[in-house]
Amino acid sequence: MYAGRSTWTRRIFCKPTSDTRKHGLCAVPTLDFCPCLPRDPRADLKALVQGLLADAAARALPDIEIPANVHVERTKDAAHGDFASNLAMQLTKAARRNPREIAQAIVDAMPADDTIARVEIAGPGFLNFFLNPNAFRRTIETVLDSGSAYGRSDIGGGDKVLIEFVSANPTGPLHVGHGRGAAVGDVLARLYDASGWSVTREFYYNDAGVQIDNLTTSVAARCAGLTPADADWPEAGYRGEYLADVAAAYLAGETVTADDREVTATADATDHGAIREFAVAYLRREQDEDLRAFGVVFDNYALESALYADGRVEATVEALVAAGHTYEADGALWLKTTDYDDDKDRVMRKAEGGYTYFVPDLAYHRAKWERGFGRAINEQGADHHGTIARVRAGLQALDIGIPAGWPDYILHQMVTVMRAGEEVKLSKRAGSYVTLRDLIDEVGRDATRYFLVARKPDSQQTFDIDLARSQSEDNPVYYIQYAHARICAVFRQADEQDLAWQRDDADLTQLTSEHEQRLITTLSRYPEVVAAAAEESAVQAIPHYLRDLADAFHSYYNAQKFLDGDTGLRNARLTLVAATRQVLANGLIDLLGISAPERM
RNA sequence: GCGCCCGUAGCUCAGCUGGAUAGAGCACCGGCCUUCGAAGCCGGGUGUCGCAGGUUCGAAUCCUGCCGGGCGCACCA
Repeated sequence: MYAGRSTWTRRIFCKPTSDTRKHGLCAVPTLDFCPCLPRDPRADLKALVQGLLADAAARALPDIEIPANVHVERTKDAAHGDFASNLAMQLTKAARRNPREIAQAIVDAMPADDTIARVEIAGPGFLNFFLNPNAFRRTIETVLDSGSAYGRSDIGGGDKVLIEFVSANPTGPLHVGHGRGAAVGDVLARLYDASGWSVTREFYYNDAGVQIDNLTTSVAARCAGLTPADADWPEAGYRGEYLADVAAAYLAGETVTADDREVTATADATDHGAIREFAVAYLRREQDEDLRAFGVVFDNYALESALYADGRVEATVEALVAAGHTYEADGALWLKTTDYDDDKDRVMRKAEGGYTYFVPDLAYHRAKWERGFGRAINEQGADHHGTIARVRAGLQALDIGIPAGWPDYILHQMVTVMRAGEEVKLSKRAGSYVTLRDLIDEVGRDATRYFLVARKPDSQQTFDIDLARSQSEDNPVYYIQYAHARICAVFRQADEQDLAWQRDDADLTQLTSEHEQRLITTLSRYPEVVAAAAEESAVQAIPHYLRDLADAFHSYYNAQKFLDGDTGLRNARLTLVAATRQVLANGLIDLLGISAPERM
C-alpha cells in the first residue's frame, strides 16, 4: 500500500568538480551512467540530451568554446521531435560557418546512445531530437524506483545557502504580506533543498528599537486601562486590539514560550522593562503559532539586540572607519555608499549618538558572510527595496571580499485582500488588517499556500478570500489534490476487485495511447521543472506544473479504464498512475508544503 | 523629479533567460454519470503581447524613449 511520506530515500551523487560544473558533463565518454553529473541523466532526459549534445559539439568543433549550459528545450510540435536545440545557430559567429553545416557536423559527432532514435536538422539550423519510446517508459520506472527522490538533484553540490524570510518585527500578528513572504521563502527553501543545497532558514527581527519602544508604551497604556480612544493614549502607539490581550496576560502573570524565548510576566504595570520583555515574547509566540499553522519552520532566529550585545555593531563601524570609507559631517558619522553605486551617502551614527537601523543590518549581513554562506537570499517585501543598494554598498566598503551582488534579493509585491467585493485595508497601526491567521482559518492552509506562491512574486496580487475559500472548481488546489485522491481511489478499487497492482506484471510497451504518452512526457519534465524553478527562484513554476500534470491525468482517467482485464495492460496502467501519484505527492508535499490527501 | 517592479484573451495569470503557428484557468454556450470518485471529462473563440523606434537570420522576451498602474526616495524601521 502507498505509504505517503514515511521514508526519505535520497540518491547520492558525488560532488561535481569545478570541471564538471563548467561543462555540464564529465570526461566519461558514455554519459548514461556517469556518477559525477549533478543531474541524473537517467531521471532527467533534458540533462541527458544536453550532455550528449555538448559532447558532440565539443568533438565536432574542437577549436570552439561550447557554452557551459547548452540550450535545449522541449518542443511544442511533435513534428520537431521531443527536444530541440539552437546550438548550431548560436555557434555560427564563432565557427564562421553556416548553421546547417555546423548542425550536420554535430549530428555526425553524436555518440551512440540508445535513448535517442534520431536527430534531424530543421529550418535555419535547429537540431531536433527524437527519443526512443523506451526512454520515456524508463521514466516511469525511475519515478517509482526513486520515490520521493525523483526530481531531486545535486546541482547545489551541498553548498550552503541562507534564506532569510518573514523577518517581521514582534509588534503584532503577521499579516497577509508576511504570509506571502512566508510561502515564497519556504517554497524557495524547499526548492533549494531539492536541488542539493544545504539550506538554513532564518528569521531576523528587531527586538530593541523604536518600534519596540512604541510597543512597550502601548502595552503599558493598556495595562493602565487606556484604549486608543482616550486622550492620553500614546501618540505613536499601536492601536490594535490584540494589545489588550497582551496586557491582560501580563497582568495575569502568565508565562509565554515562543520558539526562541520564554518569559514570565511580573504583572507590575509600571515596569516598562518587564512589559517589553513580555510583550515581545508574547507576540513572538503568536507569530510562531501562525507560522506553525502555515507549515513554516525556521532553523534560526537572529536578533538585532544580539548584534549589539556581542559587539558586532561596534566592530562593523570600526571596520568601516578603518577602511577609510566614512566621514563626519553635521555632527553625524556618514558612510560613503555613493562610492559603491548608492544614490546618496548614509548616516551611520546620528548626531544624537545612536546608530541608524542600517548599521546593525550591515553587521548582520557581515555575520552571514562570515558564517560561510557564499549564497544568501533575502526574501522581503518590495516596499523595502530601497535598502538593497545601501546594504550591498556597505558590505563592499568593508573590503573583505564580498561580491558586489551579494546577497540576492527576492522581493514580493503587495497583496491586496478582497472580501465580498471590497478591498480590506492593511494597516498595522489601525489594527484592522487581515492577518495570516485569518486567511488560514478561513480558506485553509493548503489553499492559502497555493495561492500565495502561484503568482510570480514580482507581480502584485489580489487575494480574493471568497474565491480561495470556495470549494468549487474555481479552486486549482482542489483540482490537483483531487487527482491524487482519485489515484488512491483507483488502487483501493483494484484491491477490492482482487486486481491488486503487480508492478512486475506490467507491460509498459502497451502504453501507447495519446493520453498515456502525454502523461509520461509530463512526468519526465518534473526534474527539469524543479531544477529550473530553483535556478530562477521561480516558485510559481511548481503550481503551474502540477496543474498540467493533474490535467494530463484527469483527461487520461476519463478516456481509459485502468482496471482492464488484460493483466499486462492493467498493471502497466496502474504503474503509470502510481508514478503520477508519486510525482503529485513530491510536488505537493515536498515542494509546496501542501497535503496530498488519499481521500477528499 | 529620481530609482525599482508590473502592463499578454472580457477577467486572473503562464510563457522554459532570443526560436518554429503566443498558451492555461475562470466566465459564456452545448454535450458526457446502471461501468475505477462528475471536486471530473469532451467540444465551441478570442489577441495592434501598453505605444514607438532599435539590435539580428528571428523579439512578448534584449536596448532606448514615451504612456498607464504600484512601491520606494529620513540623522524611521
